[in-house]
Amino acid sequence: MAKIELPDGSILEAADGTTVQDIAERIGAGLAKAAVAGRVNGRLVDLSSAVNGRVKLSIITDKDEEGLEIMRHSCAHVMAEAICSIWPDAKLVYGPTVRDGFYYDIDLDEAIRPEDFERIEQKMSEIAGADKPMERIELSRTKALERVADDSYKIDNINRADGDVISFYSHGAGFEDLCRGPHVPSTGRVGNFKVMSVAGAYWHGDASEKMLQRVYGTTWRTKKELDDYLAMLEEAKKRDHRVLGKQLDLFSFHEEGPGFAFLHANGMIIWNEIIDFWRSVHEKYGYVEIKTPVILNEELWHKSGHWENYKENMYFTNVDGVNYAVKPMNCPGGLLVYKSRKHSYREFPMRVAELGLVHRNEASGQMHGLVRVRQFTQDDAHIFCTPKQIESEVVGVIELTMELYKAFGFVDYHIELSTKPDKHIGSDEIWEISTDALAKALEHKGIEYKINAGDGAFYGPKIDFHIEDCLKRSWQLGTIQLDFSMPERFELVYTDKDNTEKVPVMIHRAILGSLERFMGILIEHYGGNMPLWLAPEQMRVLPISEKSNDYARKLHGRLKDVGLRCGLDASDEKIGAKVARAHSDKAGYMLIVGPKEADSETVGVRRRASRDTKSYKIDEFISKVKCEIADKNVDLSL
RNA sequence: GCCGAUGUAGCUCAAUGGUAGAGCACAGCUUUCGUAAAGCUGAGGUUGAGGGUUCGACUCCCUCCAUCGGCUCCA
Repeated sequence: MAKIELPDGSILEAADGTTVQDIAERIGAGLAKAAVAGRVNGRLVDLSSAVNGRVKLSIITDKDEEGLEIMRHSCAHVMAEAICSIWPDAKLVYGPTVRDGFYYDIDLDEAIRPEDFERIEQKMSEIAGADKPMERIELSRTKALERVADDSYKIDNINRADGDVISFYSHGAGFEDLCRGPHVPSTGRVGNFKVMSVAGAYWHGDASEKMLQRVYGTTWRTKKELDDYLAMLEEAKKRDHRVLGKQLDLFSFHEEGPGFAFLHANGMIIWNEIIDFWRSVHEKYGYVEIKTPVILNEELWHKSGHWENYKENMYFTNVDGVNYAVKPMNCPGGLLVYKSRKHSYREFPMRVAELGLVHRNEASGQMHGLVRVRQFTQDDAHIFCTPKQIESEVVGVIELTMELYKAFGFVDYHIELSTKPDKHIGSDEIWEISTDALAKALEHKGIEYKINAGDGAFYGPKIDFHIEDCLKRSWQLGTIQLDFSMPERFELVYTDKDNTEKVPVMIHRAILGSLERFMGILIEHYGGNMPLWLAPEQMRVLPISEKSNDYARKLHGRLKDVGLRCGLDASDEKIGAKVARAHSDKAGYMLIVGPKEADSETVGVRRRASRDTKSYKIDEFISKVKCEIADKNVDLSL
């Protein structure tokens, strides 16, 4: 007799071998209908699986996160069957769920094209419509290997799987795939799906392996959820910084310099505001600022280890028979500055910042608007300190990072600790000490983080701050890297208390990371509606008609005189058109003036993204927006 | 770099082998208007570049460049 404990604590008795489906039916017909799988003692299982002995059981429905994921995984199988029925030569490799959907990696010589998606979807609808049972077959490892003997991908998957029992799932006759499961009970339960895209993907994510075709799909519980998801993607596209950069005249890219951003006048306003603020915060945190050359003798890069570890990403040039490299990082230059005179422990910690322009020759196909470019400005700094000061310095950088991010309105980010990569300099012992130091600093601040094994810089481990763009792609902004090797290579020293020369520890850090990337993410974060302190056009004066142009010019001049970024639309358009244009240009405030305002020395103020207008005395409005700018308010007030 | 797609006016997009077009933006004129786009006229193009097929190519083929979606790599 099975004793089944349900989530509410009640116990249900049933004969051993009763299926999860049977139990769901005993609990209620509605639940049984909604059920997609069960959780037995914490493990997800099919509805058809049997329950024995004393167990804890909960029924998973498609309303549960896990239920949705199971549905998506099953949908991947249905898509796989559809693809195999259209292209019998297709070999299935691996088909997991991802955020908002799933994909299936397929080995097939003929390219699957977007035009084929409809055909695939039709076939999927047929399979779903047939509502074929998805049945689990369990075999021993040996038997399983025999069953897939002519499929090298499946053999590989079995060899990578744990345990002695290998499972397959079939959809009625004609389709079977190696899979851990669980799955929905039948192909009719895979939701409202759509084939989204196809792209190449290396087998095992290894660039030296064969490139497979990865077909992406999505599926949702209801048609409405699918439509909402597709609408959300459309909305996200409007927030794309590449789209907004064009629309708001912030920056451009040109074939003459792929990966090199051209910042326009509007973009430069945002850029300069970011930097002004950045400088003020760094001053508060005890930093000084330097600037080092963009091109330096190639020898320097041999010494730093960049030649050996980073050459593929570097630009080189030759002047008068001398080889030079364009800097991909600022550290070697910073080290030369350090070496330009003697240093004492009394100076430590020395926090030396540099807004350094670096070039990295990224392979084509990796560029992405402002967030992945070949030339960018790092808000870099190198902190020289004693080993004892490491933890407090790292803590200080973390605090500085949080303060800066917060001012820009970023609260959603995640942190990773990256450890020793294959390509590296320095001994294992040094790597261990420095990795521990970073971990300790994070733990000291009570910060959650994820370990990113093998992803450190070649000279040391690092803490990275990551943030997502409008399409939920994650990008690294800030980084804190500990480095014991570079100071040694460059024979950096300081005179310690005991009058001996010692090698300092160096911390590389960037907070915004790349100013270009940061700006891109910032634009998307605000959908182009920048907070007033960053907005290229903080306000625009809109005269009702030409009759009010004089007053409008007077007001415009006054606002510019007090240092506000104010535009003027004295065009021949009607006021409605001027308002519409100001909205699409994302001016912060619209200042509407007609005869009424001219007579009373006032201004009708309308906030971006709002339909209300309020009347203000001019001075009153000025002091209000001045406060808003000084406070770096994220939302426009009124 | 790899797989696939795309490239037409400043921008967004039409034109399926037979004279390259629209909306917005731009210029001129009309209009002088009270809160999300007034009207007329005009200008604007070696259709990403180069080669090929053809009587004829935006359209078909090849090479290259750039961009987009992924993979790999990375701030």
